[in-house]
Amino acid sequence: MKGNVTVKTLAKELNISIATVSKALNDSYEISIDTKQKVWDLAKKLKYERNPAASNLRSHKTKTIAVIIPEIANNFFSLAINGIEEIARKRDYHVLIYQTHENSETEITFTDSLLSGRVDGILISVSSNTENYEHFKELVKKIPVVFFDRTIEDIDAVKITTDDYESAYNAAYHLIGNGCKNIAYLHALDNLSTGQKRLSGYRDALSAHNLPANPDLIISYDKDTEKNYDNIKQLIVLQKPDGIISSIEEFALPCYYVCKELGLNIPHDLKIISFSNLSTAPLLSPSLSTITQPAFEIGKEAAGFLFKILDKKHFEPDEVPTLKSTLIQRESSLDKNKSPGIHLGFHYQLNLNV
Amino acid sequence: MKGNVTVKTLAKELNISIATVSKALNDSYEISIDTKQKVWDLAKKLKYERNPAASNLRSHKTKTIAVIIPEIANNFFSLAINGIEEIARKRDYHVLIYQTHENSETEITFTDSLLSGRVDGILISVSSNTENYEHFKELVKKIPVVFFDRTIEDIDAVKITTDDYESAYNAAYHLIGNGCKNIAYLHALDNLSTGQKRLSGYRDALSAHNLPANPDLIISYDKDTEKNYDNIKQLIVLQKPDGIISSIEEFALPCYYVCKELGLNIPHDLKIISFSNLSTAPLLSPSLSTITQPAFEIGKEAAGFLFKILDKKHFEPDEVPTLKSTLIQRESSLDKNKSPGIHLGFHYQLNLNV
DNA sequence: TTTATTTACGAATACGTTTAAGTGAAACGT
DNA sequence: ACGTTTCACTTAAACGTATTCGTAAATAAA
Repeated sequence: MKGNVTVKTLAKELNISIATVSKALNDSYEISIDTKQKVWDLAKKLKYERNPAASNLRSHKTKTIAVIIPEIANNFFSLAINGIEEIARKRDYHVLIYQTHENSETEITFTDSLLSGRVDGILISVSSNTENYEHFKELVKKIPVVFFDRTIEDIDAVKITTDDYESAYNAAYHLIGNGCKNIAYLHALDNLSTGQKRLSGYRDALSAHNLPANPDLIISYDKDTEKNYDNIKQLIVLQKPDGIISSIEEFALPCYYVCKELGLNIPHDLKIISFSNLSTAPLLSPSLSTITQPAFEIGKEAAGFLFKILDKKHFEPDEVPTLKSTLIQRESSLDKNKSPGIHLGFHYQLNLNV
Repeated sequence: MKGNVTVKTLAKELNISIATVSKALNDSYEISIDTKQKVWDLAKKLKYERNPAASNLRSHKTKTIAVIIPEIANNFFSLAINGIEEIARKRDYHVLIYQTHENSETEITFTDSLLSGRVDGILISVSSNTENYEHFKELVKKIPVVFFDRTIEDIDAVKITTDDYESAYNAAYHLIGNGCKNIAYLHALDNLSTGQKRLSGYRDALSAHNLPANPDLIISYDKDTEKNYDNIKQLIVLQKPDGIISSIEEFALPCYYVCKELGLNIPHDLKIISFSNLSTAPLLSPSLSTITQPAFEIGKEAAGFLFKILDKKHFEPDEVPTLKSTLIQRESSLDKNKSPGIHLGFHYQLNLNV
């Protein structure tokens, strides 16, 4: 980049001071409309682009936010980013992406490095392996942070979540209503309030319907895909559940494969419902009943509140919404005897999220 | 951020000049190992983080790259970003994400704004609506750019693509081998060499097997999801194809829905194969045959070459690879009479991409 | 020994922007 | 008439880092 056009160039060309140019570019009230117009015109003509580094150095505003997520190649998170990006775009903000791959140390590296003033604020969905929250506690003191979906209880920050407890409760209730009496639960996000609330919802639904709480019916997610598969197989073979609630999407597909291997028929032998944002859920064989989180809206809300904080707009804690997930009944969880021929959630879905 | 720790702080504490501190932090040969160690130790102790804005302003290095893609909520692109991010991480680079939503104007806004020196380099997958390439021509003159997957022919830059022509050819060949004689083609990315090559592959495969080239068998992708659906329905009803090649993933699922609506059986009445990175392809009903691009590797290669350029490492044009897609035969395209009971690509798939 | 070279550091400046403080002229109030 | 505001702009000083150019001392070469 040699001979770039800067405020200096504009100033010299127009025979005014660089201060005037700078203020004109920032639409300051101190500058007359005539001068502003001249500056704007010339800036456009010469394709002037403000140097972000210099601007940031001086003003401590980066026009950039960071998004820290476990995994981008995941429908939920990519939709959430989509929402975040939409809000950021409107404000001419730039979006940095960081993937933790569920690694707490990576997460700490990111949060530490973001203390350097590279961004104005941070949106974060916590890694499931995070057990120590000290880095977050430090972080929220020093920079605006909004948590979304995957949050931790004990921290003072805005958190955008969904009705995890209710959703899990409803899922269990749904299975019970479809005749299940021995419902397994595929547990994940153990350390996060997100995961804990879902588990509570499941448990409470069972006890509310006088079903025994069998701890063997609950297994926890393992990073190792193969182990996970084996665990599910074990669960199904040994406990013979007639229903499964999967608390994360990654747990659901292995169930399908296990059933295929064991020759079990979904939903006849085993009913399945899963937290999921899979766009192909209606096309699976059988179509998968889901609790679908409004991922796009979560992203939008989270970004929206981050900007509220950046704008120093005051808001009450109770203005922060808890978004509602949707339980979409499809074949995988429906008792064929009870509701024959019904094709819920089976119609051609418009691409609402894009 | 008041009272941040800067080089000044370190210098004062150690009674050396800020120049020495700066050089020590950059591991300069001018500084003795003793002094370096002292600086490093203190920096760690005080949690010094280099101010990126100041550093960038002075050195013109941002340690940031931009990724411009059409849509993040798409398996292919999110996997590609995954690959890009992996490479960037290793180099301690930051990744900015920009979605064009297939809008050429948005694309221009982004490329223009990235001329400000916000990033060291750009990875881009071109919007399908892009018809005028002037902004790219300007861009590649001023900043290192690598195109991936969706590229345009007439531009002097590194392009990481897959064997689009061969893949489409093979897809057609595959359908022909499974008895199709009237193969429709769902065309997309018209303006991009990516889309053009795929179309050529399809056409050449037909003519190589003495099948007539019926232009009515080719329809083009429409942004409007509903129109798209109608177009496919029209195509199927009027042309009665016995095979369909979908050149993009977004085209494939509507086909499934249309067949459902028309009561057509896949693959008996109509065989389908699609370019796709859907992780659930094996679980669809019927499982979807796909041409799957190595999205993750594409991202890695693209980022790798961008860094080669940034490092000013010389490489020959023929070192830039064309990656190979994989044709995965599944139920949707297989002639049941020909290969009964075969379940290709049907086994439990390990999550290779994560 | 003298001279040349290397080593290890410091002083000073520039990167391009924003902004507090200041200025001269015009407009206003009384 | 005089002081006071307001307007429109300028001056100058940051922001925190990287780097060029010195330079003094230590070391090597002569």
